[in-house]
Amino acid sequence: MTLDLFAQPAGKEIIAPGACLLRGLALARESAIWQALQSVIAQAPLRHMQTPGGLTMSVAMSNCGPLGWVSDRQGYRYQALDPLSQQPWPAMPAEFMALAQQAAILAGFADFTPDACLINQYAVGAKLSLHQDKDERDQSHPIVSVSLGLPATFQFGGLQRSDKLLRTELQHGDVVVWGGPSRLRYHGILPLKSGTFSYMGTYRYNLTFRRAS
DNA sequence: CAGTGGCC
DNA sequence: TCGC
Repeated sequence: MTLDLFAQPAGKEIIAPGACLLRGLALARESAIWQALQSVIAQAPLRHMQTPGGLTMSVAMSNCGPLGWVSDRQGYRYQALDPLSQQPWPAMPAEFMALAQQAAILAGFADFTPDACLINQYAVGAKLSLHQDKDERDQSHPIVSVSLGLPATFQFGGLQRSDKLLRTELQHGDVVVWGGPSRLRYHGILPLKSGTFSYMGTYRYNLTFRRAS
């Protein structure tokens, strides 16, 4: 037993150097975040993107902010226009920005101003295989990941795909932040389990904030 | 069944 | 090759 555990603010779990889990941080802004999310996906519908290999991702995705992450047969990239509409992605809601910046500060990353928010919708069975977030120009900025709706098992590994994985259940309102020496850690989400419900419906939503450019 | 390697 |  160590005193370090008690040196952290309540609800903050250090999971690796530069990485932490802020349990329930989004709950205080739940209503505003949920409303803003509905508005964004009404303007830029969730869609199943293709991988460069031509397969369809099980997670439905959209974006808000100046840049959006897209995948198709040409590869992964950030772009200013929604390929479905050829219009800019919806603006980043102020409530999204405030939550992302609060989480980054609590995690020890000052001056985080995301220019991209990837929205992932997981139905039962949807998953995201182990991967690294490495499409961003400047990897000195952290990743801020907000969980809403149904719970899911998060895998958090090392800098090599074969490294041992931490597995933890992410609940509605939890926020994970990773940056610095953990910025390129592999991570993923196991297939969403059935049998659970929330007032947000039978989905898990994930908001992933990045500084892409 | 979780983890690993390899796919072209 | 963020899937199988």
